[in-house]
Amino acid sequence: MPELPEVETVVKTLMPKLLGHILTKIEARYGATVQLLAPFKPFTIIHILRRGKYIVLSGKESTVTIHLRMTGRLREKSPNPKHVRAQLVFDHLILDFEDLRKFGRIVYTNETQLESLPGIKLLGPEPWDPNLSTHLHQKAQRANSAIKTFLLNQKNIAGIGNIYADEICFHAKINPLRKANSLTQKELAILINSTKYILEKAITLRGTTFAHFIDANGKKGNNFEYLRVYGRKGKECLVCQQTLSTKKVQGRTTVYCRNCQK
DNA sequence: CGATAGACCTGTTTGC
DNA sequence: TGCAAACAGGTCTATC
Repeated sequence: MPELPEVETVVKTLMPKLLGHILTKIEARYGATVQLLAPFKPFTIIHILRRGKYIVLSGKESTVTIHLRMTGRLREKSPNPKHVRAQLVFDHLILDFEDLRKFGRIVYTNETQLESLPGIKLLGPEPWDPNLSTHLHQKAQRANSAIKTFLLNQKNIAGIGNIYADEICFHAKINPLRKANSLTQKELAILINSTKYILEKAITLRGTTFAHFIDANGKKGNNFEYLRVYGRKGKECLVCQQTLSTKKVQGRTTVYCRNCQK
């Protein structure tokens, strides 16, 4: 469910709920979901932010990092108690962490430096980082993998997942199966522009709900109807009417237009 | 170092 | 119809 725009939406809906409140306890219902890297101490939430696909709740001496992976959700009073893998107990409410597939993770540490948090330290730049194009240019030259794979690698750029990787390549008119090191400077610049455009639009529309995604208020995202390739395998290209092609890349279904994407 | 397959999970859809 | 395989928004890990 969650790529950058969805996580951004969750973070925005968490802010007014949680800022200034005390996280008193983390209740684990499924062992692997919660990891305490230090003895838990209650703390007041003073910052809430997104980094890549991670949600970061931090206090003066503690941080909770949450990754929703494929099916994670945060909401109050889940109507689906069966899939609640953990609960974040605050002084004024309880947030249920629902996660059908149990891939999601909640990590507590006594670190507060973003750069030292597990999972976050190896992330590449955010799509709006001023150093992004220099960084990606260096990385792309050495990458002998598909452009699709390159975009999904969080060390190259943080936040892109399977939906937006395909949408970005379609918007950029670039074939996702080409090798990343075949991109010209000009094409890379186009790819970066498309990345920002697609993600910004999805953020404005509060994310894409394909099957599971909801924000912290239980609301679905509105970007689904704007998807042009993801989930449209075998249908006609919305630009040239040719049937869209599909291919597995790194185990992920990739949909693209042979005619429009060179 | 970089690339790729498999593992981790459960529920739903597809295909024979 | 019925059952097994394939598939689903993501990352780790092991291995070459």
